[in-house]
Amino acid sequence: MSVRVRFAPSPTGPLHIGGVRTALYNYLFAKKHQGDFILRIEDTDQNRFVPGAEQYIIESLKWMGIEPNEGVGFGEGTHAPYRQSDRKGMYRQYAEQLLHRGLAYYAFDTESDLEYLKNTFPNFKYDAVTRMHGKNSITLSEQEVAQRLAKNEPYVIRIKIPEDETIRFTDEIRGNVMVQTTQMDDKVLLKSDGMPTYHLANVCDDYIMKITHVIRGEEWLPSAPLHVLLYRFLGWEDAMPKFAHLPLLLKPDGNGKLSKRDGDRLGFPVFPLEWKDPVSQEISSGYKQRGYLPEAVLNMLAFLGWNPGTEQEIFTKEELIQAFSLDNIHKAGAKFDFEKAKWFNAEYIKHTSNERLATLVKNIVEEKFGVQEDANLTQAMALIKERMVFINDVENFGYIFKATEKYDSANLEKVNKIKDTLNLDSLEQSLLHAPENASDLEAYLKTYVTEQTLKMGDFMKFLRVSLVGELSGPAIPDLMLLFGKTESIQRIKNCYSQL
RNA sequence: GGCCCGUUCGUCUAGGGGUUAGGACAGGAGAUUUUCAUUCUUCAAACAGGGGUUCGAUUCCCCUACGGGCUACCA
Repeated sequence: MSVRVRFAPSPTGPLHIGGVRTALYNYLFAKKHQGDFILRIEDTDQNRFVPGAEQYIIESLKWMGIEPNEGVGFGEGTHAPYRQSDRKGMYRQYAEQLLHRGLAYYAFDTESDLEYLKNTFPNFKYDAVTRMHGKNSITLSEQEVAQRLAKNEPYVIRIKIPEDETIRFTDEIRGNVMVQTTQMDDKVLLKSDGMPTYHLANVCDDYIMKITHVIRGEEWLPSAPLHVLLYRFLGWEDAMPKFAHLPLLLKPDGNGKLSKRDGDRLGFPVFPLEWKDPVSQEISSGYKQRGYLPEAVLNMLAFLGWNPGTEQEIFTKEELIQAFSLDNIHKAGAKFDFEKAKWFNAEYIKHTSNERLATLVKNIVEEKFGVQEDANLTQAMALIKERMVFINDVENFGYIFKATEKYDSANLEKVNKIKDTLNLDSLEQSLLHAPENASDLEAYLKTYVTEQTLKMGDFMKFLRVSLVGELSGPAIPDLMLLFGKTESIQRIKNCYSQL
């Protein structure tokens, strides 16, 4: 049987990196086994619907390069529709099936009824004991139930949890898990608005869509026994998918699961793309806009909770697919580490071709420093990419794209000494005949220093300040070759004139 | 509170009955680089605690502590 997995977010806001990692693991697992990866949108709660969230999820997956081959936004496959609100009609029959077989029941309890029960029973949960105190089709006469139904009284359908059984299942990451049904409660399956709850919809859809492995966050572990029971009640036990509950992504500081708030509080993005809240208009930063490379984020995320068991850390997506296995997923939650994320990005930038970097950087550079020639931009990348952590760091190298006009006086002071010994005309003549490759040019400059009996340190510092306006930066010969002779000489003259 | 899951350097982790407990990030020191960055070398840094089982436990079992999750007509 071929592997089919799904990523099933609800469109209640932007997808955060915890969700992205869940999607990634599903993707890697599917690709590893030549299976299908499905995107299903779980929008059964209309109250929490956020406009734009679904589109955001789709775009984020695209940017990350973890594209589903079936599902909302990715070409509907054989099991369309993939949005639960569009599947609303099909859930009721399953709830009713359970109803007829005595495995579920109608409950008419109002909000205040429930409130009363909560106050009456300590640690209240709707279960074998307390349901006898509720207004439901177990306590009410058949006639009354029929009447209430006829009057269109609001009701929910609840699962009838067996009184005292042990539910066991095997989690692919945690091993055997068992829970007593006495600890479970009669969860609502179908809400009074006719929508299924997560539990019902999820189980039905996974079954119908022939999902073989449910790979999801650990927050679902407590309700997994309910899902197991649902498969059994629905008669689908043989087709029940395997479960793998992933460790959570935790806040970098303190405790708790990583939340949408943490990013802005701690100064790192928790979202793949920038998100503007449609109500508050509040903007949350995204990895893309902050200058991350998607493959770096992918690599970084893959290692939060999983490890190949070797010492290799930089993995292409293909390598990740080859190496990925549920067996190597850690059980404990992982604190998100911003420093490591930066390191991954810097590594990826260093190993990205100058051509590609140039295209990524082009808009930023041109917006800030004016139009650039592509060839020039590409060449510039070679000089600065090992000094960049983020794509946006290109902003720090404005001197490459635009000559300094007014030099910083403090820096000028540090190279002032050259004024007495340097012959500007001879330097210009010499540079006009300089060789066109870095190592020859370097030797050429050294020879010039010797011939002119200049001090190497003073001369080099002066050249550096002339070229970039600062005392640190890329190698001088590289800069001169990048700028070309005319531009280099012009910068030197300009600087000299301000000494 | 109840239930479930977890616990190896500060962080991400490897390992697994007998190891100098390995790697990476971050941190320290040094080398290279005319500078900065890169790169390289190097240092420091961990098996939560207590009981068992065992010739031997960081590894297996139990308890405690701590952390996390769930406990909605939210997912």
